[in-house]
Amino acid sequence: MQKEYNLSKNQKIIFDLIDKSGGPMKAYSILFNVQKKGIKAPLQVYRALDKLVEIGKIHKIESRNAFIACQNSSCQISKATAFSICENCENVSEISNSKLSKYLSNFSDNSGMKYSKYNLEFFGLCKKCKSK
Amino acid sequence: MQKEYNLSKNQKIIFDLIDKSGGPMKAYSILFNVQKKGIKAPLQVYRALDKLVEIGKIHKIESRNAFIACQNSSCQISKATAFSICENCENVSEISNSKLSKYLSNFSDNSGMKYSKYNLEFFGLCKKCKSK
DNA sequence: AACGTTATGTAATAATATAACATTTATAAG
DNA sequence: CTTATAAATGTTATATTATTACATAACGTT
Repeated sequence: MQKEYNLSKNQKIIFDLIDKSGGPMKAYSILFNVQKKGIKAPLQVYRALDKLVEIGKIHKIESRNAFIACQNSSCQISKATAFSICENCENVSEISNSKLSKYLSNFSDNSGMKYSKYNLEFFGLCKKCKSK
Repeated sequence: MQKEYNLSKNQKIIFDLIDKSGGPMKAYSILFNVQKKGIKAPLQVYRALDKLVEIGKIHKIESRNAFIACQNSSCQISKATAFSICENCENVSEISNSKLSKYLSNFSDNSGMKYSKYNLEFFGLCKKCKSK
């Protein structure tokens, strides 16, 4: 289980918002939504986001500049992330596939580089959008 | 083989710059470098970049907001990209590994989604940076 | 040459993210 | 419990990345 209780005030406000939204959220949309809670400046949002990413509570969807709550209850894989992204409705979900993560975590090529982290983003049309 | 001859003027200027640089370049750094060639505005750069990405001559490194020339001579894989990124020196290289690309191109999970595209970014320390 | 498509030029502005500095709160060590 | 240190906050300004809107020009086809 994750420890949520040691998030700071701003971190908790922002995590809860993202988590409840159920999807990816952008920084300035987050800012707008937490202004009533006293978080007024972009930097306050970005600092919380940085920390939440660092501890694996959320992930950044790089191709969308958006942040999504980690959907793996055990959340040990913040350094090994994979997402599926619908190019039509922009729905995003985290892929949790042990074969895939094992394959990628063990991947090495002839560059002499040892990879400590990866991020994979798949694109396509989700079920709903495909059937339209 | 790629057809280079049908790039437009701006596209060619910008592709040549990125290609010769040998690494990833950021949009405004590109802009600065092509101002002497008459490209004055961000939009001119972004339009050329968009087109070059679309036709697979360059790829965007999403985690870095940077663009790199495609390093696969046959360049049929602009919809299936993988990069290795050194977190210390920011060196980026395109991974061209047929097993990996086959594995990912054929990947499917139980979401009912058919993936038409992916982007994978590996992070770590390159040989040089590791030995410091 | 007329048409549609692609590319260009230009100005303004939107969206995303960080720097710099002052202060406060939490955590841990003595 | 108090001092030291690290982590978090608050605030202003600014840097960086990217797009909208509109006008014009060049290219490719028939």
